[in-house]
Amino acid sequence: MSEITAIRGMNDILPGDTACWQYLERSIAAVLGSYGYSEIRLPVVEKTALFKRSIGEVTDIVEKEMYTFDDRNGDSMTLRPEGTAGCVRAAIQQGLLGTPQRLWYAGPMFRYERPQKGRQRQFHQTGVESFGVATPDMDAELILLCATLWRQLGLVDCMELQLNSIGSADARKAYRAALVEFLQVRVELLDEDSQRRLHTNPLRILDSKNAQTQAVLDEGPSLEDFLDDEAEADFARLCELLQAAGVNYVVNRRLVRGLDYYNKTVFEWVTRDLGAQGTVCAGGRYDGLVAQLGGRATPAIGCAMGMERLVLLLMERGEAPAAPAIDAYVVAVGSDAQCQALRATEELRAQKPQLRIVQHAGGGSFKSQMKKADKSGARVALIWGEDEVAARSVTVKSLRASEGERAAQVTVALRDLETTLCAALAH
RNA sequence: GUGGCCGUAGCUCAACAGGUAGAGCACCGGAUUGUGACUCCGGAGGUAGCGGGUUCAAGACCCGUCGGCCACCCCA
Repeated sequence: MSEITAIRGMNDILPGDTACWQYLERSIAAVLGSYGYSEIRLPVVEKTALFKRSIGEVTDIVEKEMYTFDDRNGDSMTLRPEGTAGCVRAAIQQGLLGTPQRLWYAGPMFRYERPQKGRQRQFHQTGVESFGVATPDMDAELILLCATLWRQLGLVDCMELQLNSIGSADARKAYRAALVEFLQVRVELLDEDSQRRLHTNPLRILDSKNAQTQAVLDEGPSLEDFLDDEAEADFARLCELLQAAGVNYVVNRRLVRGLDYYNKTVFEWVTRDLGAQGTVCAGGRYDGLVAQLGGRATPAIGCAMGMERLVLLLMERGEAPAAPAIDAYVVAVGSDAQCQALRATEELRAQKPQLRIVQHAGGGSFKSQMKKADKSGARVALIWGEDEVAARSVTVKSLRASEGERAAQVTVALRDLETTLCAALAH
Protein backbone atom coordinates (compact mmCIF):
# COMPACT_ATOMS: atom_id res chain seq x y z
CA MET A 1 0.00 0.00 0.00
CA SER A 2 1.47 3.34 -0.94
CA GLU A 3 2.07 6.01 1.63
CA ILE A 4 -0.30 8.93 1.73
CA THR A 5 1.72 12.11 1.54
CA ALA A 6 0.90 15.77 1.91
CA ILE A 7 -0.43 17.63 -1.10
CA ARG A 8 2.31 19.16 -3.20
CA GLY A 9 3.17 22.65 -2.07
CA MET A 10 1.30 22.28 1.22
CA ASN A 11 3.97 21.85 3.83
CA ASP A 12 4.09 20.70 7.40
CA ILE A 13 5.68 23.18 9.76
CA LEU A 14 7.73 20.98 12.04
CA PRO A 15 8.43 21.25 15.78
CA GLY A 16 11.95 22.48 15.11
CA ASP A 17 10.56 25.49 13.24
CA THR A 18 7.53 26.48 15.27
CA ALA A 19 9.55 28.47 17.79
CA CYS A 20 10.57 30.79 14.97
CA TRP A 21 7.01 31.06 13.71
CA GLN A 22 5.66 31.85 17.15
CA TYR A 23 8.35 34.46 17.67
CA LEU A 24 7.48 36.08 14.36
CA GLU A 25 3.76 35.98 15.05
CA ARG A 26 4.21 37.45 18.52
CA SER A 27 6.43 40.22 17.20
CA ILE A 28 3.96 41.16 14.49
CA ALA A 29 1.00 41.14 16.85
CA ALA A 30 2.91 43.31 19.31
CA VAL A 31 3.91 45.91 16.73
CA LEU A 32 0.44 46.04 15.20
CA GLY A 33 -1.02 46.40 18.65
CA SER A 34 1.27 49.29 19.41
CA TYR A 35 -0.09 51.09 16.34
CA GLY A 36 -3.65 50.48 17.51
CA TYR A 37 -4.62 47.84 14.94
CA SER A 38 -7.21 45.19 15.81
CA GLU A 39 -7.21 41.63 14.65
CA ILE A 40 -10.04 40.36 12.48
CA ARG A 41 -10.53 36.66 11.76
CA LEU A 42 -11.91 35.72 8.41
CA PRO A 43 -13.09 32.56 6.64
CA VAL A 44 -10.64 30.62 4.52
CA VAL A 45 -13.31 29.96 1.89
CA GLU A 46 -15.32 32.66 0.12
CA LYS A 47 -17.61 32.79 -2.87
CA THR A 48 -15.60 32.67 -6.07
CA ALA A 49 -17.26 35.85 -7.33
CA LEU A 50 -15.61 37.86 -4.53
CA PHE A 51 -12.14 37.19 -5.89
CA LYS A 52 -13.12 37.55 -9.51
CA ARG A 53 -14.60 40.95 -8.82
CA SER A 54 -11.76 42.26 -6.65
CA ILE A 55 -8.53 40.74 -7.92
CA GLY A 56 -9.53 41.02 -11.57
CA GLU A 57 -10.75 38.45 -14.08
CA VAL A 58 -7.67 38.53 -16.27
CA THR A 59 -5.03 38.21 -13.57
CA ASP A 60 -2.99 35.03 -13.33
CA ILE A 61 -4.31 34.42 -9.85
CA VAL A 62 -7.91 34.25 -10.95
CA GLU A 63 -7.28 32.64 -14.31
CA LYS A 64 -5.13 29.73 -13.29
CA GLU A 65 -4.11 29.73 -9.66
CA MET A 66 -7.27 29.52 -7.60
CA TYR A 67 -8.51 26.43 -5.80
CA THR A 68 -12.11 26.65 -6.93
CA PHE A 69 -14.81 24.01 -6.45
CA ASP A 70 -18.55 23.64 -6.29
CA ASP A 71 -19.98 22.90 -2.87
CA ARG A 72 -22.82 20.41 -2.37
CA ASN A 73 -25.29 23.08 -3.32
CA GLY A 74 -23.58 23.71 -6.63
CA ASP A 75 -22.29 27.14 -5.60
CA SER A 76 -18.77 28.06 -6.66
CA MET A 77 -16.35 28.42 -3.72
CA THR A 78 -12.69 29.35 -3.63
CA LEU A 79 -9.95 28.88 -1.06
CA ARG A 80 -8.78 32.45 -0.53
CA PRO A 81 -5.70 33.29 -2.65
CA GLU A 82 -5.16 36.51 -0.65
CA GLY A 83 -6.73 38.28 2.28
CA THR A 84 -7.76 41.77 1.22
CA ALA A 85 -10.90 40.75 -0.65
CA GLY A 86 -12.31 38.87 2.32
CA CYS A 87 -11.40 41.66 4.71
CA VAL A 88 -13.16 44.25 2.56
CA ARG A 89 -16.18 41.98 2.20
CA ALA A 90 -16.36 41.58 5.99
CA ALA A 91 -15.89 45.28 6.63
CA ILE A 92 -18.80 46.09 4.31
CA GLN A 93 -21.05 43.27 5.44
CA GLN A 94 -20.49 43.85 9.17
CA GLY A 95 -20.92 47.60 8.94
CA LEU A 96 -17.43 48.47 10.09
CA LEU A 97 -16.91 51.31 7.66
CA GLY A 98 -18.84 54.07 9.42
CA THR A 99 -15.58 55.15 11.06
CA PRO A 100 -11.97 54.61 10.08
CA GLN A 101 -10.72 51.10 10.81
CA ARG A 102 -7.26 49.75 11.38
CA LEU A 103 -7.37 45.96 10.97
CA TRP A 104 -5.07 43.02 10.60
CA TYR A 105 -5.52 39.33 9.91
CA ALA A 106 -3.30 36.30 9.56
CA GLY A 107 -3.67 32.86 8.10
CA PRO A 108 -3.19 30.47 5.21
CA MET A 109 -3.72 31.46 1.58
CA PHE A 110 -3.89 29.13 -1.39
CA ARG A 111 -2.58 29.43 -4.91
CA TYR A 112 -1.99 26.66 -7.39
CA GLU A 113 1.59 27.48 -8.37
CA ARG A 114 4.73 25.47 -8.96
CA PRO A 115 6.51 25.33 -5.59
CA GLN A 116 9.99 26.75 -5.22
CA LYS A 117 11.98 28.55 -2.56
CA GLY A 118 9.72 31.01 -0.76
CA ARG A 119 6.67 29.89 -2.70
CA GLN A 120 4.19 27.16 -1.86
CA ARG A 121 0.57 26.35 -2.61
CA GLN A 122 -0.57 26.84 0.93
CA PHE A 123 1.30 29.79 2.36
CA HIS A 124 0.69 32.22 5.16
CA GLN A 125 0.19 35.91 5.03
CA THR A 126 -0.34 38.52 7.67
CA GLY A 127 -2.23 41.43 6.21
CA VAL A 128 -2.81 44.95 7.46
CA GLU A 129 -5.70 47.05 6.14
CA SER A 130 -6.72 50.59 6.90
CA PHE A 131 -10.12 51.91 5.84
CA GLY A 132 -11.51 55.42 5.69
CA VAL A 133 -8.41 57.60 5.42
CA ALA A 134 -7.46 58.94 2.01
CA THR A 135 -4.46 61.08 2.91
CA PRO A 136 -0.84 60.03 2.52
CA ASP A 137 -0.13 60.20 6.24
CA MET A 138 -1.98 56.90 6.38
CA ASP A 139 0.31 55.49 3.70
CA ALA A 140 3.28 56.62 5.74
CA GLU A 141 1.91 55.01 8.89
CA LEU A 142 1.57 51.65 7.19
CA ILE A 143 5.09 51.77 5.84
CA LEU A 144 6.47 52.98 9.12
CA LEU A 145 4.81 50.14 10.93
CA CYS A 146 6.58 47.70 8.64
CA ALA A 147 9.90 49.44 9.17
CA THR A 148 9.44 49.19 12.93
CA LEU A 149 8.74 45.51 12.62
CA TRP A 150 11.87 44.86 10.53
CA ARG A 151 13.91 46.75 13.06
CA GLN A 152 12.56 44.63 15.90
CA LEU A 153 13.21 41.45 13.97
CA GLY A 154 16.76 42.46 13.16
CA LEU A 155 16.03 42.54 9.43
CA VAL A 156 16.39 46.23 8.59
CA ASP A 157 19.72 45.99 6.84
CA CYS A 158 18.57 43.32 4.39
CA MET A 159 15.32 45.03 3.41
CA GLU A 160 14.84 47.61 0.72
CA LEU A 161 11.67 49.65 0.38
CA GLN A 162 10.57 50.25 -3.20
CA LEU A 163 7.97 52.87 -3.77
CA ASN A 164 5.83 54.10 -6.64
CA SER A 165 2.55 55.74 -7.46
CA ILE A 166 0.41 54.21 -10.16
CA GLY A 167 -2.09 57.07 -10.05
CA SER A 168 -5.83 56.99 -10.52
CA ALA A 169 -7.60 54.33 -12.53
CA ASP A 170 -8.06 56.85 -15.35
CA ALA A 171 -4.41 57.83 -15.36
CA ARG A 172 -3.42 54.23 -15.47
CA LYS A 173 -5.83 53.55 -18.31
CA ALA A 174 -4.32 56.38 -20.32
CA TYR A 175 -0.81 55.23 -19.60
CA ARG A 176 -1.67 51.67 -20.43
CA ALA A 177 -2.98 52.77 -23.82
CA ALA A 178 0.17 54.76 -24.50
CA LEU A 179 2.37 51.89 -23.43
CA VAL A 180 0.54 49.38 -25.61
CA GLU A 181 0.71 51.74 -28.56
CA PHE A 182 4.45 52.19 -28.03
CA LEU A 183 5.17 48.50 -27.60
CA GLN A 184 2.94 47.23 -30.37
CA VAL A 185 5.27 48.50 -33.07
CA ARG A 186 8.22 46.92 -31.22
CA VAL A 187 6.68 43.57 -30.46
CA GLU A 188 9.51 41.62 -32.01
CA LEU A 189 11.98 43.20 -29.56
CA LEU A 190 10.12 41.90 -26.52
CA ASP A 191 10.69 38.59 -24.82
CA GLU A 192 8.06 35.92 -25.33
CA ASP A 193 6.30 36.41 -22.01
CA SER A 194 6.09 40.15 -22.49
CA GLN A 195 4.58 39.67 -25.93
CA ARG A 196 1.85 37.62 -24.35
CA ARG A 197 1.36 40.17 -21.58
CA LEU A 198 0.96 42.93 -24.14
CA HIS A 199 -2.53 41.54 -24.69
CA THR A 200 -3.34 40.33 -21.21
CA ASN A 201 -1.72 42.62 -18.63
CA PRO A 202 0.57 45.17 -20.32
CA LEU A 203 1.61 46.94 -17.12
CA ARG A 204 3.27 43.75 -15.93
CA ILE A 205 5.77 44.10 -18.77
CA LEU A 206 7.31 46.87 -16.69
CA ASP A 207 8.76 44.43 -14.21
CA SER A 208 10.02 41.95 -16.79
CA LYS A 209 13.38 40.46 -15.84
CA ASN A 210 14.48 40.45 -19.48
CA ALA A 211 17.27 42.97 -20.12
CA GLN A 212 16.33 43.69 -23.72
CA THR A 213 12.73 44.28 -22.78
CA GLN A 214 13.87 46.70 -20.10
CA ALA A 215 16.00 48.49 -22.70
CA VAL A 216 12.98 48.89 -24.96
CA LEU A 217 10.99 50.29 -22.02
CA ASP A 218 13.69 52.90 -21.41
CA GLU A 219 12.61 54.58 -24.61
CA GLY A 220 8.90 54.27 -23.89
CA PRO A 221 6.39 56.40 -22.01
CA SER A 222 6.85 56.74 -18.25
CA LEU A 223 4.01 56.21 -15.83
CA GLU A 224 5.18 59.28 -13.94
CA ASP A 225 4.18 61.55 -16.83
CA PHE A 226 0.63 60.27 -16.74
CA LEU A 227 -0.05 60.76 -13.07
CA ASP A 228 -2.94 63.01 -12.15
CA ASP A 229 -2.18 66.02 -9.94
CA GLU A 230 -3.66 64.51 -6.81
CA ALA A 231 -1.66 61.31 -7.07
CA GLU A 232 1.47 63.28 -7.72
CA ALA A 233 0.92 65.56 -4.74
CA ASP A 234 0.09 62.64 -2.44
CA PHE A 235 3.17 60.78 -3.55
CA ALA A 236 5.36 63.81 -2.93
CA ARG A 237 3.87 64.21 0.53
CA LEU A 238 4.39 60.54 1.32
CA CYS A 239 8.05 60.82 0.36
CA GLU A 240 8.33 63.87 2.55
CA LEU A 241 6.82 62.08 5.53
CA LEU A 242 9.05 59.06 5.08
CA GLN A 243 12.12 61.25 4.98
CA ALA A 244 10.97 63.00 8.12
CA ALA A 245 10.59 59.65 9.81
CA GLY A 246 13.99 58.53 8.63
CA VAL A 247 12.77 55.66 6.44
CA ASN A 248 14.95 54.94 3.42
CA TYR A 249 13.25 54.15 0.14
CA VAL A 250 13.92 53.78 -3.55
CA VAL A 251 11.48 55.17 -6.07
CA ASN A 252 10.93 52.50 -8.70
CA ARG A 253 8.78 53.89 -11.50
CA ARG A 254 8.30 50.42 -12.92
CA LEU A 255 6.87 48.95 -9.75
CA VAL A 256 3.32 47.76 -10.45
CA ARG A 257 0.93 45.33 -8.83
CA GLY A 258 -0.40 42.02 -10.01
CA LEU A 259 -3.85 42.65 -8.65
CA ASP A 260 -6.20 45.05 -10.38
CA TYR A 261 -7.61 46.91 -7.41
CA TYR A 262 -4.60 49.08 -6.56
CA ASN A 263 -4.25 52.80 -7.26
CA LYS A 264 -1.91 55.60 -6.20
CA THR A 265 0.72 54.40 -3.71
CA VAL A 266 2.22 50.97 -4.21
CA PHE A 267 5.21 49.61 -2.34
CA GLU A 268 7.26 46.50 -1.81
CA TRP A 269 9.78 45.46 0.78
CA VAL A 270 12.30 43.31 -1.02
CA THR A 271 15.39 41.41 0.01
CA ARG A 272 18.21 39.87 -1.96
CA ASP A 273 18.75 37.12 0.58
CA LEU A 274 15.93 34.82 -0.52
CA GLY A 275 16.69 33.93 -4.11
CA ALA A 276 14.07 34.61 -6.74
CA GLN A 277 11.15 35.29 -4.40
CA GLY A 278 12.54 38.41 -2.82
CA THR A 279 9.31 40.26 -2.05
CA VAL A 280 8.65 39.88 1.63
CA CYS A 281 5.87 42.39 2.04
CA ALA A 282 3.87 44.30 -0.53
CA GLY A 283 0.86 46.53 -0.66
CA GLY A 284 -0.70 49.72 -1.76
CA ARG A 285 -3.73 51.92 -1.84
CA TYR A 286 -7.03 50.58 -3.17
CA ASP A 287 -9.50 53.43 -2.91
CA GLY A 288 -11.96 51.94 -5.38
CA LEU A 289 -12.31 48.42 -4.06
CA VAL A 290 -14.91 48.96 -1.34
CA ALA A 291 -17.30 50.56 -3.79
CA GLN A 292 -16.48 47.93 -6.37
CA LEU A 293 -17.60 45.27 -3.93
CA GLY A 294 -20.84 47.06 -3.19
CA GLY A 295 -19.93 49.16 -0.18
CA ARG A 296 -20.07 52.91 0.22
CA ALA A 297 -17.01 54.49 -1.42
CA THR A 298 -14.24 54.27 1.18
CA PRO A 299 -10.55 54.98 0.70
CA ALA A 300 -8.27 52.21 1.86
CA ILE A 301 -4.70 51.02 1.91
CA GLY A 302 -3.14 47.77 2.97
CA CYS A 303 -0.26 45.39 2.67
CA ALA A 304 0.51 41.75 3.25
CA MET A 305 3.65 39.99 4.36
CA GLY A 306 4.70 36.50 3.39
CA MET A 307 5.28 34.58 6.58
CA GLU A 308 7.27 31.73 5.06
CA ARG A 309 9.61 34.24 3.49
CA LEU A 310 10.07 36.09 6.75
CA VAL A 311 10.75 32.83 8.58
CA LEU A 312 13.33 31.90 5.94
CA LEU A 313 14.96 35.27 6.31
CA LEU A 314 15.07 35.00 10.09
CA MET A 315 16.62 31.57 9.87
CA GLU A 316 19.16 32.45 7.23
CA ARG A 317 20.27 35.49 9.13
CA GLY A 318 20.46 33.68 12.44
CA GLU A 319 17.71 35.82 13.95
CA ALA A 320 15.49 32.86 14.68
CA PRO A 321 15.20 32.02 18.37
CA ALA A 322 15.99 28.48 19.48
CA ALA A 323 13.22 26.30 20.78
CA PRO A 324 12.84 26.77 24.52
CA ALA A 325 14.80 24.19 26.50
CA ILE A 326 13.23 21.76 28.91
CA ASP A 327 13.92 22.86 32.47
CA ALA A 328 13.45 19.63 34.34
CA TYR A 329 12.98 15.95 33.55
CA VAL A 330 11.33 13.79 36.14
CA VAL A 331 12.81 10.32 36.65
CA ALA A 332 10.74 7.94 38.74
CA VAL A 333 11.56 4.27 39.17
CA GLY A 334 9.01 2.04 40.80
CA SER A 335 5.28 2.21 41.34
CA ASP A 336 5.32 4.21 44.59
CA ALA A 337 7.95 6.57 43.25
CA GLN A 338 5.81 7.27 40.22
CA CYS A 339 2.83 8.17 42.39
CA GLN A 340 4.85 10.49 44.58
CA ALA A 341 6.66 12.07 41.65
CA LEU A 342 3.45 12.66 39.74
CA ARG A 343 1.93 14.47 42.66
CA ALA A 344 4.98 16.58 43.40
CA THR A 345 5.40 17.51 39.73
CA GLU A 346 1.81 18.67 39.45
CA GLU A 347 2.31 20.84 42.49
CA LEU A 348 5.53 22.21 41.05
CA ARG A 349 3.82 23.12 37.78
CA ALA A 350 1.13 24.92 39.71
CA GLN A 351 3.73 26.90 41.63
CA LYS A 352 6.00 27.60 38.67
CA PRO A 353 3.89 27.47 35.52
CA GLN A 354 6.65 29.06 33.43
CA LEU A 355 8.90 26.03 33.93
CA ARG A 356 8.91 23.33 31.28
CA ILE A 357 8.83 20.03 33.14
CA VAL A 358 8.73 16.68 31.39
CA GLN A 359 7.58 13.71 33.38
CA HIS A 360 9.12 10.49 32.16
CA ALA A 361 6.63 8.07 30.69
CA GLY A 362 7.04 4.60 29.32
CA GLY A 363 8.85 2.89 32.16
CA GLY A 364 12.33 1.50 31.77
CA SER A 365 15.32 1.08 33.98
CA PHE A 366 16.89 3.81 36.04
CA LYS A 367 19.67 4.04 33.52
CA SER A 368 17.39 4.34 30.51
CA GLN A 369 15.34 7.02 32.23
CA MET A 370 18.50 8.97 32.92
CA LYS A 371 19.43 8.67 29.27
CA LYS A 372 16.07 10.04 28.28
CA ALA A 373 16.54 12.86 30.74
CA ASP A 374 19.82 13.76 29.12
CA LYS A 375 18.51 13.48 25.57
CA SER A 376 15.56 15.70 26.41
CA GLY A 377 17.99 18.56 26.83
CA ALA A 378 16.68 19.22 30.31
CA ARG A 379 18.94 21.22 32.56
CA VAL A 380 17.98 19.35 35.68
CA ALA A 381 16.79 15.84 36.50
CA LEU A 382 14.39 15.34 39.39
CA ILE A 383 14.89 11.82 40.69
CA TRP A 384 12.54 9.63 42.69
CA GLY A 385 13.72 6.13 43.60
CA GLU A 386 13.14 3.78 46.51
CA ASP A 387 15.38 5.74 48.85
CA GLU A 388 13.70 9.05 48.09
CA VAL A 389 10.22 7.61 48.49
CA ALA A 390 11.10 6.12 51.85
CA ALA A 391 12.63 9.37 53.07
CA ARG A 392 9.98 11.59 51.47
CA SER A 393 12.76 13.35 49.63
CA VAL A 394 13.82 14.02 46.05
CA THR A 395 17.18 14.19 44.31
CA VAL A 396 17.85 17.28 42.22
CA LYS A 397 20.64 16.65 39.75
CA SER A 398 22.13 19.22 37.40
CA LEU A 399 22.64 17.71 33.96
CA ARG A 400 24.39 20.63 32.31
CA ALA A 401 26.99 21.33 34.95
CA SER A 402 30.33 22.51 33.64
CA GLU A 403 33.42 20.34 34.10
CA GLY A 404 34.38 21.85 37.44
CA GLU A 405 31.03 21.38 39.10
CA ARG A 406 29.95 18.11 37.57
CA ALA A 407 28.02 15.56 39.55
CA ALA A 408 26.26 18.45 41.24
CA GLN A 409 23.43 16.64 42.95
CA VAL A 410 21.57 17.09 46.18
CA THR A 411 18.88 15.14 47.91
CA VAL A 412 16.42 17.32 49.79
CA ALA A 413 13.13 17.02 51.58
CA LEU A 414 10.07 17.18 49.31
CA ARG A 415 8.97 20.50 50.74
CA ASP A 416 12.27 22.05 49.62
CA LEU A 417 11.90 20.86 46.04
CA GLU A 418 10.82 24.19 44.59
CA THR A 419 13.59 26.28 46.11
CA THR A 420 16.26 23.67 45.37
CA LEU A 421 15.15 23.36 41.76
CA CYS A 422 15.08 27.13 41.28
CA ALA A 423 18.54 27.39 42.75
CA ALA A 424 19.82 24.69 40.40
CA LEU A 425 18.23 26.40 37.41
CA ALA A 426 19.66 29.77 38.41
CA HIS A 427 23.17 28.45 37.86
C1' G B 1 2.53 25.52 -17.85
C1' U B 2 8.40 25.38 -19.27
C1' G B 3 13.52 24.10 -18.03
C1' G B 4 17.90 22.18 -15.07
C1' C B 5 19.48 18.98 -11.13
C1' C B 6 18.02 15.04 -7.95
C1' G B 7 15.20 10.45 -5.65
C1' U B 8 19.93 4.20 -1.90
C1' A B 9 18.48 2.64 6.07
C1' G B 10 14.63 7.48 10.58
C1' C B 11 18.43 11.62 8.92
C1' U B 12 22.99 13.14 5.94
C1' C B 13 25.36 10.64 2.22
C1' A B 14 28.84 6.61 -0.08
C1' A B 15 30.38 2.58 -3.24
C1' C B 16 31.01 -0.18 -8.05
C1' A B 17 33.88 -1.09 -16.07
C1' G B 18 26.43 -3.10 -14.68
C1' G B 19 27.62 -8.99 -10.69
C1' U B 20 22.25 -9.80 -5.60
C1' A B 21 24.21 -2.62 -0.68
C1' G B 22 27.83 0.42 3.20
C1' A B 23 29.43 4.68 6.64
C1' G B 24 28.36 8.59 10.08
C1' C B 25 24.47 10.39 13.11
C1' A B 26 19.95 8.71 15.41
C1' C B 27 17.62 4.22 17.74
C1' C B 28 17.82 -0.42 21.14
C1' G B 29 20.87 -3.51 24.53
C1' G B 30 25.43 -4.40 27.40
C1' A B 31 30.40 -2.82 30.00
C1' U B 32 29.15 -3.42 39.20
C1' U B 33 23.08 -3.85 42.28
C1' G B 34 19.92 3.55 41.75
C1' U B 35 22.79 7.95 37.83
C1' G B 36 22.86 10.52 31.71
C1' A B 37 26.87 12.90 28.39
C1' C B 38 32.61 10.71 26.63
C1' U B 39 34.58 5.69 25.39
C1' C B 40 34.19 0.39 24.13
C1' C B 41 31.22 -3.94 22.57
C1' G B 42 26.84 -5.83 20.39
C1' G B 43 21.86 -5.36 17.87
C1' A B 44 17.84 -3.89 14.90
C1' G B 45 16.67 -1.31 10.48
C1' G B 46 16.64 -0.94 3.03
C1' U B 47 11.84 -5.78 -2.22
C1' A B 48 17.40 1.16 -3.92
C1' G B 49 10.20 6.34 -5.32
C1' C B 50 7.06 3.39 -8.67
C1' G B 51 6.27 0.74 -13.55
C1' G B 52 8.31 -1.11 -17.87
C1' G B 53 12.73 -2.25 -21.11
C1' U B 54 18.05 -3.81 -22.42
C1' U B 55 21.23 -7.89 -20.13
C1' C B 56 23.15 -14.35 -18.05
C1' A B 57 23.02 -10.26 -14.31
C1' A B 58 20.61 -3.27 -12.95
C1' G B 59 20.40 0.70 -7.41
C1' A B 60 23.71 1.66 -11.41
C1' C B 61 22.08 1.90 -18.67
C1' C B 62 17.19 3.31 -21.56
C1' C B 63 11.84 4.84 -21.51
C1' G B 64 7.68 6.29 -18.77
C1' U B 65 5.54 7.96 -14.30
C1' C B 66 5.37 10.13 -9.45
C1' G B 67 7.87 13.13 -5.98
C1' G B 68 11.69 16.84 -4.28
C1' C B 69 14.82 21.19 -4.97
C1' C B 70 16.04 25.49 -7.83
C1' A B 71 14.97 28.78 -11.83
C1' C B 72 11.37 30.77 -15.61
C1' C B 73 6.52 32.41 -14.96
C1' C B 74 3.72 34.48 -10.99
C1' C B 75 3.69 36.77 -6.45
C1' A B 76 3.63 37.59 -0.32
